[in-house]
Amino acid sequence: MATAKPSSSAASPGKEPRTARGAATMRRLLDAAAMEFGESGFYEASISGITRRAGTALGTFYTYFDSKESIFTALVRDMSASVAKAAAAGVSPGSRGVDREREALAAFLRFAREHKEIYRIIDEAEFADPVSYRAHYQGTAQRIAGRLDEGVAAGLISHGDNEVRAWAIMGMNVFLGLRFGVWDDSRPIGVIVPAVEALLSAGIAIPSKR
Amino acid sequence: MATAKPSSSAASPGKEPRTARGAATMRRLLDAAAMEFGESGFYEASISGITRRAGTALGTFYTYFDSKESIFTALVRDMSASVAKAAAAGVSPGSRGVDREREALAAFLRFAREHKEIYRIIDEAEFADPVSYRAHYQGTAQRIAGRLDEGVAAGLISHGDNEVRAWAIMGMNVFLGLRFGVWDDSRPIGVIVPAVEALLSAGIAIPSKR
Amino acid sequence: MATAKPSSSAASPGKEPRTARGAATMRRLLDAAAMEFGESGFYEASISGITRRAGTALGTFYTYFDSKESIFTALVRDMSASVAKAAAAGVSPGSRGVDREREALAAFLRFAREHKEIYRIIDEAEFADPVSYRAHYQGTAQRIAGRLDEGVAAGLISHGDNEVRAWAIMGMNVFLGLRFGVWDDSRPIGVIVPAVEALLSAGIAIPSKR
Amino acid sequence: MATAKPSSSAASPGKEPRTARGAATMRRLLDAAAMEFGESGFYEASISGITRRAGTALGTFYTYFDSKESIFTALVRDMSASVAKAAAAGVSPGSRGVDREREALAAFLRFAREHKEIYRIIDEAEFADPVSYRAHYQGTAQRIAGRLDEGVAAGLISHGDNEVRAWAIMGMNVFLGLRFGVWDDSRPIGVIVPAVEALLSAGIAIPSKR
DNA sequence: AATGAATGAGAATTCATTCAT
DNA sequence: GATGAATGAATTCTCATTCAT
Repeated sequence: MATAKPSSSAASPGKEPRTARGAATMRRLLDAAAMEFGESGFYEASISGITRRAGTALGTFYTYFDSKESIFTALVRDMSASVAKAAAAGVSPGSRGVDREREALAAFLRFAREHKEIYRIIDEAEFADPVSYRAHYQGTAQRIAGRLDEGVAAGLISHGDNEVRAWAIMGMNVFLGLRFGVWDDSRPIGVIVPAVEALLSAGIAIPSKR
Repeated sequence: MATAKPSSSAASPGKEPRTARGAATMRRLLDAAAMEFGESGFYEASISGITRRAGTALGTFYTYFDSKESIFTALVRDMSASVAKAAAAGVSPGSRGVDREREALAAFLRFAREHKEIYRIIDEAEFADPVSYRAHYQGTAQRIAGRLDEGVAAGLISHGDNEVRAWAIMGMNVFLGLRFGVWDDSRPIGVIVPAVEALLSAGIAIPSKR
Repeated sequence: MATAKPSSSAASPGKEPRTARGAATMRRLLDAAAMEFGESGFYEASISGITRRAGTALGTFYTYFDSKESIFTALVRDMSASVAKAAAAGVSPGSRGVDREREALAAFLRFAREHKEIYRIIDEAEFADPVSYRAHYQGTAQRIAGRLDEGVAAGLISHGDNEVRAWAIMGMNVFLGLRFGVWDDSRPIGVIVPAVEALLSAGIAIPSKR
Repeated sequence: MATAKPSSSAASPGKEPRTARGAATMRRLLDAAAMEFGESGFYEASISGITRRAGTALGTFYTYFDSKESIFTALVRDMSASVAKAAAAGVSPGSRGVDREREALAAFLRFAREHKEIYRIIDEAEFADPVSYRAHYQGTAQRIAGRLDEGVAAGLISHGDNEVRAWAIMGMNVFLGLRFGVWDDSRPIGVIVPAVEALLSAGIAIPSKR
């Protein structure tokens, strides 16, 4: 499981680092927080656990962050962006329609396997930072809906309620990521993705004969 | 939001009530715990909050339960069963294939709107009681996969990886329940369900002309 | 380790059993208390532990005893008497002087090995029931001093401060009982006792030559 | 009753003070604990009682110690060393044989009168920290046995089982310390010690005529 | 007499946050 | 900037004792 790489402009307002030394300390704190939250969860995590991992004194934490909540929020925002970026990067530029959704799912599964701790952190935000959690999933759903809209415009995707479809597709992706990414990553992605592609493409019903 | 109705054999081992009075007290504690966990979440919830709602002394909690964890587990198990029961009850006996999945989604959405606190409690189990959480979703996925198997046998559903499909369908249902049940229940279920039915039935791709 | 057999008239004042059934219940409570205090010590012991061992309901305890302290005091008194009785019984009637002390030590060592829990209970009374503890050791010291007085009168024991001697002898006995009775009972009593007899008889100094 | 002076390296592992201010606070806690345990006993003592005496906040206790048990253990270890040191200091360098035991007893009686709370704390360790209790008395017995061995080698003390003798002498000393030191310190030490010296020297039996 | 449910005061322990150095 | 000691509110859990049945 690779380490997360949060952006460096995540300090609480008025606490931005002013020196290179300060920026390095803040970065160590963010990396340490990603590990601590990923391993222990938000509530079990402790500031002292973060500073111990970061190798700083306890009080140093408050040089850059206001509270446990604020560093958590900073992380969630950052990771939400990472997930979006990974999904975008995993899709070929010219890809459209169901093909594009297939590639996005594959990219997401690879990302979930690579960054299980990110998965956990974002998911726990449902309780620890609901605002960021909603922002993450609403943003993701909007991006999916936007892709579907493009697919419709291109004549590749049928007309329908693309918001509902986007939430449905996102739910599929997330649960498949949990089951076949975080819990058990032994099944080849190449087995999972085609099953979903077929479902999205043509559904699962056998058309009644006429 | 209706109150949950936990089964009455949920005490910690060796702490089962031996009189009717005791059973009634334990029931009050379980109902109070459902409210407390639903409103505050597992970590913010407190034993004293539970007993305050239940109208008992603090110590009375420990007459029936060992810890906050143990009553939470008891609740999750119970609610997991409630969800399964509601889903089963919402499906007409002779229903098969995609029809059955449509009915199950509708039943689930109604249940999520009716019991938002259950939704929240089960979801938080991902962190507070992972064993029960896995048991819940694995059980649910197995039931869905079983229905798909029957649909395949009946010639209503195409061949395919029913385990992957089951997780995909479950993810769709859960996220739609979150978005259109718990977060915002103003959109008619009759608008959401057909969109998903169509997706399951025939997919969203426009078959390329030939 | 044999079970202690407390006398049956140990109820708290006004709570003496009035029926044979009641007397039996109280006896079960006393036996259970001896086990519980012996195993767990006064402070770790709990009333519910006692009633669990006795097979009675919690509330039944208070039918016969006022408090944890009162049953402990009852036990200590009773056991103090047991120790005295065992010491007396272990000494042959005609025995006098140092012989008698040797026999008393041997009897005490055998008793300590046989009733380790009594040893522990009496010792813990130093903190849990100081009045009974003092009464026990002052009574024991007086009996020893009385024996020494008789020995002096009989011309078997030299003149000296018999109170100080009694406390010295009692201390020897108690610590030997702890070390070679309770902690480790593998060394034959026949090895320990003669060493002490020789000490009491003639001391340990080699008389300086003349 | 003089205050105990515990050594300053007694913090729980990983909690050693890193500044002089921290060391001073820890010292205040240890002194306060000696008073609290001495007056109230281990079980009646409370962390809050200790911090109240020390003039610190409750949480400060946990900056240096893990639990009530751990500070108690630290104290017992420290006091055990104090007793040994006092005994050693009370014996003149060239003293040998029974003379040396006489001086050791006198030193111990003075120490017990001076530090009644130490007496109590070590004694209660029999129940609250049995490991330290055994270590204390086994160490003490070994030192006494070592002195006896030297006396034998010097031709001042007769051959015999010096381990048994050491436990006998230690028991004498401890009980005399309890009776004539802690419980009642009004009797001059100069009255007690000679009686014991005579006993050790020549025993108490009148040699039968022949 | 016996039962066991209910009580609530009390204790230990945690940890986010503040602050003096 | 960095440090780490100090704080104290909050929480969980225990258990002797009371009381209604």
